[in-house]
Amino acid sequence: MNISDVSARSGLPAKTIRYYEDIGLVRPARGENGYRDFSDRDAHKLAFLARSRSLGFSIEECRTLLALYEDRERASADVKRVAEAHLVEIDRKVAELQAMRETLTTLVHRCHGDDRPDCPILTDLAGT
Amino acid sequence: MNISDVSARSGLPAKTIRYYEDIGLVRPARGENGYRDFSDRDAHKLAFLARSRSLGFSIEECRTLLALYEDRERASADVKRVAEAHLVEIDRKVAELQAMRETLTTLVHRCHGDDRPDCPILTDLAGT
DNA sequence: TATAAGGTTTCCAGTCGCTGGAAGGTCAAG
DNA sequence: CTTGACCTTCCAGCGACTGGAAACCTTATA
Repeated sequence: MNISDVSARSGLPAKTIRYYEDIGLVRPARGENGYRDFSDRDAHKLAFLARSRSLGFSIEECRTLLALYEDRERASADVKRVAEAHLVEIDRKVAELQAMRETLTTLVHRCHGDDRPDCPILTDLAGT
Repeated sequence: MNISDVSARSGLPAKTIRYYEDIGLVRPARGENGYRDFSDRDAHKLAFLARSRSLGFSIEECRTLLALYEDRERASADVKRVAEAHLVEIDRKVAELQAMRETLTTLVHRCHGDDRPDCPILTDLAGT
């Protein structure tokens, strides 16, 4: 398979796939013409990566997950640990965003939003 | 004021303040020794920036907000527009994270997390 | 007055995860 | 034989810092 084929299958841009090769996540074979020649297994890996990334795992976490995926002797506990750590991180981010959201919502409600210069949002940002 | 003073006042690292000068958000005066010499107004601006950044506004949004803050003829509607756009973005991010969270939570619950290789998380990532 | 400690300066490089673009090689169709 | 679509590599840039090196300046103490 050429790169555009695996790109279509995985949903990842060709550029991203080349980047993933650069950082050692996939190692496709090469044809005589120098083109990358992806196996079904490579395509599978890329789909795995696309899905993992879409769940917010970092590249390094994806590398770990991929290694676990390829290791038939893995303990499911190892996978679970990675996922749970990621969940904690997601919760942290959500909480952070919710806090911003709350503050901003209040400020926006207080602002007239007309052509007068008076603005509680700016007043808040200026900090008294 | 030296940079460590405004750093302490604003809560921003000195490095960040230098960076903000680089990109033109503040323009502190310089003493004879070449040291930056921050006025109260500079310190105020930096506090404004710190607060804006902590609410998740991008640097460019901060630049806009700062310009509005300094413009006595501003219309509060302009400020409100920026804040509302940012709120929309926050909501988008929260929704994205919540979706990840939901999927991951389900997967984590389904995983035994013992020393056996069998793992629904990996099965999901592999996509059937 | 010498010196040491600590603050400040600039500049360059790295982070993360791509993404865009240039310059060139290859392939399939007409 | 040409066109156009694909592929290759390499280099640069995004956002918002952060770390570190080398050199200069200031302040406190011996």
